[in-house]
Order: sequence, then structure tokens, then C-alpha cells
Amino acid sequence: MPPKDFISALEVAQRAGVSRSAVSRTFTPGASVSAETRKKVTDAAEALGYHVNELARGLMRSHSGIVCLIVSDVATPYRSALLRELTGKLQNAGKVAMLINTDRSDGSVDRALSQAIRYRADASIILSGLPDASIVRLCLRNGQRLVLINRDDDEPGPLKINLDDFEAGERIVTAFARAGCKSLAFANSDAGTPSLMGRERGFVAAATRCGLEVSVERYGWTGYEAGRVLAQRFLTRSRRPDAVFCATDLLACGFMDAARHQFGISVPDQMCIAGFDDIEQASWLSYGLTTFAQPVAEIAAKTVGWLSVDDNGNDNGLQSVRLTAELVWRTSIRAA
Amino acid sequence: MPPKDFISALEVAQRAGVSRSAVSRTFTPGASVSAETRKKVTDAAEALGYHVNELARGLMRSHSGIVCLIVSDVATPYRSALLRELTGKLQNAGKVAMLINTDRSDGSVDRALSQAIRYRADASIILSGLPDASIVRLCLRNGQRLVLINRDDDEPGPLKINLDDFEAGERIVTAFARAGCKSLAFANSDAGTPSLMGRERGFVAAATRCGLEVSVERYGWTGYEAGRVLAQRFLTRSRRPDAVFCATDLLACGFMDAARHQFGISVPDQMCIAGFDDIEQASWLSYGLTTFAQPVAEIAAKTVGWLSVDDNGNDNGLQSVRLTAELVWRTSIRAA
DNA sequence: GCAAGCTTTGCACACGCTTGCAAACAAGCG
DNA sequence: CGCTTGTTTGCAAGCGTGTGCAAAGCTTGC
Repeated sequence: MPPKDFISALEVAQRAGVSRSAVSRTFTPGASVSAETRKKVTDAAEALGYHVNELARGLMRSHSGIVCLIVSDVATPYRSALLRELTGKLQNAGKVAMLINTDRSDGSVDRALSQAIRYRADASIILSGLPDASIVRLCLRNGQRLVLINRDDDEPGPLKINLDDFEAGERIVTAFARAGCKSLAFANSDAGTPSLMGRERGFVAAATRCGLEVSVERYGWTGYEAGRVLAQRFLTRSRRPDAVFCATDLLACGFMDAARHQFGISVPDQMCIAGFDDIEQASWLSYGLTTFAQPVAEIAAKTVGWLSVDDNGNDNGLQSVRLTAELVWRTSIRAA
Repeated sequence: MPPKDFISALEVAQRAGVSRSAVSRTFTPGASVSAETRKKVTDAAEALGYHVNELARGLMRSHSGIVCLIVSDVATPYRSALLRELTGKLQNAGKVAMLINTDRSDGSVDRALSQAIRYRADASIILSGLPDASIVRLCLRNGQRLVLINRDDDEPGPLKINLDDFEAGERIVTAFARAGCKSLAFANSDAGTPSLMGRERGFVAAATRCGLEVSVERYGWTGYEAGRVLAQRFLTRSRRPDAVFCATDLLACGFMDAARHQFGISVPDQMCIAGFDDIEQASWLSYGLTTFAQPVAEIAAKTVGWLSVDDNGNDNGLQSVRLTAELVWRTSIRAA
């Protein structure tokens, strides 16, 4: 197989009998080409299998069409759902998604952003971790847009999208109270991210305000296994809680499974459970988890919309978006 | 904020007091630079916040470092797990992943490949759908490598990675037989992909060979909901199967949930269930699903390994890899 | 028929980088 | 010291594209 390089605009031009600028303009929306030459060009391009070289194009224009998605734990239900929405909407907006995995190590996000710069990405969307302020400034200085999702940074410049975590924590307390629960518990990961802590603080605040007993445990990462461990901790106590709010649906699934299958507890009769995210599994028959829904579609829409506003124009003052997580009722909290 | 363009190698060169070539060579592994000038260059680069422009670099070199992942239904547990492995290993190999979502519409994969060409990707990995032969040839002709995962095409050129689906179907029959099951069922999606059909054919073949009763239903897409519908179909029959092999873990979860919660069937006492993929949920306490494990790590390793063999050298004859899916035993099939 | 206005087209430069080539330089050897 | 060999370094020619500028072509109105 001869690794003959790609067809260039020059070859198309020669075959079509026009100048190279003509073929360039043919593939540039809004450029001035007569219908006749356009036809000649597209025909030749078709015949030769010509495809514009976006790398070269990105070299000339200041934008590449690339948007970096910086994320850890891609395989997690909530993360992958958000990924689906983002990539889909980005494609519809004519952008292309570059996926960068981070781990939880230090500097991981910084390395990702550095890659975004090397590929001259138009924007970076950060779903996990928090980058160093200096590299954030570097990105912004070069016209790269930044979106922080659920990251709660207050540096000006990036668009910040956050949920009403604190209020959700409060709201679920009243739901538990209405179900007649007296002894509340919050099962958290010890990752300590602002979203998780916001939910916790709202929950504890509302519980004490209502005069309800409340206790908190934190363990591991926000996954199923951690939920089981947390159940172990809460359910081997002398006095068990009768309502537990898990910081994450995955935690909730693990917690519920342990409660039912290892401790023989009946949910929601003996214990009410709620989660956060509304991952697909929350709706499965085995769980029927009452939970707060992350508005992933809306998050993605807001993000991509902000990226698509006119470049040359005003920086439209939007700096921060706050969305509310709706509580979707299923069967893990008993009726009042 | 002044959209002052990115720092170029020229500016670094001027500040360092060397030629532009020197800074280029400093960032090109294996190029000839003295330790002294390298130091001057890296210092200047650091001070100025210089980052190599990979777009321009990809214009010169014949490879861009970009690898396209073409996939539909990213948010699915198996798909996202594979995605995690692939992106991780690609990054370790110094490549960068470009994610392209496809839907199930016609030409969707072709459009994705066309984008891969426009960005001069070094390779494309296709996890969903099957591209048109003509565009495959176009990719290959231009030195773009292609990997088809579980797609079962026989065009020469791409690397094809497949599982022993047929054999898995056979193996699970003997497991069912050993558990004393008499009436077998296969719950499939009607997507009709080669992997799914392979599992079905292997299952049916082995069952009839063993003289066991066997019936097949196909419905919808390979998700949880389809599993519930399939359960409905099988379990409202006059004669219920006592063992069902689901083409996919998601189908199995839906099936099992419906069987237990809607039909009050006890698994595995009254009915044995097996799945395929070994998604995370299969190991959750509520399911304990006995299933075949997709060797995602191995698939990713084989893929990235193949992409990393020396370009200039031989095309190393490898064209097709066949991996085996190990059966992982849990509790959804009763012991013999 | 001519001037004015608009559209189309080609030229040529720029984008930021890599790399072959040859000059410059350093070192080893008789 | 001269010759040879090996290492650095700068020059300049690209890579494939977009786009300003001016020339050319076409249309319109008088």
C-alpha cells in the first residue's frame, strides 16, 4: 500500500482547471464563488476524494474547532451520561470533542490543559478536578474558553455551572421528615469536592434546624463499594438511622444493597434512602431510588451555547450558571 | 482581555538568542541539540509560556497524534468501560483521543470517518456500526489505520478484534445443563449485529445438540428496558423456560428484575440467568449475575499496541485477533 | 458606448512548524 | 599541523490552508 499523502487543494484545483483559492473558497462558507466554478470544484473534489485539512485550516484561522473534555472516571454512569450529552451537542454545533482522561493525581488536570493548548483547542470543559490558577490564566490569555462543571471555583474568566447542592440537602430533609423519619444520616465520600460538601452542609443544617438527630460518615470514593462500606458503618451501630441521604446514586445503590441483602432491612419500610444524580440504575426495579436529577441535558446545552456565541463580539457577561436539581420520586422513601 | 495569539517558536528563539530551528529541535525527541542551547531554550519557553503547536507540527510530519474513537451509546456501561481503557492507554502511548458520537442512522459512521480524515487522524477505532467499504479504502490509502472492535468485517486492511461469541453461547449451555435446566431460552436484541447473532447461534446449536428445548426472542435495542419486555414475552407463555441466556448484561438485568419483581420468580432457584459483558452492575448484590467478561483491558491493549508499531517498518501481518470471554461465576445460576 | 458598481478570480503572503543540507565547529589521530 | 570524523547550528524550503488586494469580468443605467 503506497502511503501516498492526502489529496491537497492544489490537486483539486488543477483537475478542476481553477486556482487553488477557488477550491479553498468553495469549502469556506460565506466566501465568494460562482455557482459554475463551485460545481467544477466539488466534482473534482469528489472524484479525487479530497477532504479539507483541518489542521492546516486551524493554523490559519485562530480557531481549530476542537473542544477538550477533561474528565476522570469516564466509565461512571453520571459522567458518561454527561459525556454523551456534551459530545452530541458539540457535534451539532460543528465542534469536535477531544477526550482527556485525568486521574486523581496532582497536576493531572494541568497536564490535560497543557495538551489542550498544544492542540490549540477553542475551549476546554472541565468535569473533574480543578486546574492550577496559573494555567487557567494562560488558557484565557490565549483566547481559550473554559467551562467548569460542578467545580465551584471563583476565579473570573471561566464559565461556571453549578447546582443548588445545599438546597437539595435541605429539601430532602423535609421529605424525610414528612415520611416520619427521626434519625437522619448522611453517607458521603471523603473526596471533599464542593458539590459533595454542599449537599452535606445543607442536609445537616436543615436537620438540626428541624430538631432531628443527624450523623455523617465519609469514606472512599463516590462508588458502589464505598456505599456498602458506609452501610456497614451505619448499620452496625447500636442505634440505626431510619433515613439516609447518600451524596451520590452509586453510593445509594451500594448502601441499599448492603442494607437489604446483608442486614435484612426493608426499604423503605424500615429505612428511607435517597440519592443524587439520577443515574439510569436509579430507575431500575431493584432500586427505585428517589433521587435528585442532574440536569445533564441542560448543563450540556448551557455549555455548548456559551461556547457558540460570537467570538469577535462582546464577551457576554455570563460567568456563572446555577441550575436546580429536581427531586424525582420513586419508591425508596415511603409516602407520608 | 487581549486575544494576543499564542507564543510562537520564533519568539522563544529570539528571547533565547538562538535560531528557530534550535527551539524546534529542543522539543523534538531525538534531535541534535547541545545541552547548553537546550537549557537556554527551555528557560525561555518556560518564561514565555510556550507550547508547541501540534496543528502545525502535524502539518509537517505525516502523523498528527490524533486517534478517533467512533462509538454510539457512550453512556452504556460496557461502552464507557471500553472507552476508559482505550483513552487511558492511548494517552500513555502519547496519542490523543478524539471522540465521535454516532447514532444508528445510515452513513453516521461514514461521516465520522470523514471527520477523522479531515483532522488527519493517525487511526480510527470503530466500536459501533460498520463503515462503507469505499471510505474504508480511502482511509487506508492515506495511511490511516483502522481498528474494528467486535464488528466482524472481512475487508483486509483494518485490524479486527473479535470475541469467541459462538463458543460462549455453547459453553453456557453446558453450564445450564449441569444445573439441571431443561427448557432454554435466548433473549436477544433485534439489532442483529454479528456478535449478538454469534452468541445466539452458538447457544441454539449447542442446545439442540444436547437435545434440550430452546427458544429465541428478539426485541429492541440491547438495553435494560428491552430486557423487561423480553421477560414479559417469555414469562407469559404457558410453558416458561427455566434458563435464559441474555445477549447482554443490560438485557439480563432488565430480565431478572422483571422476573423477580413482576412475576415473583426466584433466581436462581426457579430460573437460571446468564449475561454477557460483565458490566459493573453484574457484580452488584441485587444481581450477582453470572456472565461472560469482555476483556476490555486486553482489547484496548491489543488495539493500542497495534497502533504503536513502527510506522516506517513492515505492516506486521496481524489482521485479526480473537479473544475469549471468560465466564465469571456468580449466583444467578444454581450449583450443580 | 462609457462610467460606475458589484461579483468573481488569481496572486502572493502568512500561519507555526520540521528537516535536509551545508557551513561551522570541536575533537581525535598520525 | 593537517586530515578526518562527528556533532551543532542556521538557512531556507516546504506542509495545506485562508484571505487581503487588485485586476478582471459582468451588469446596469444613462
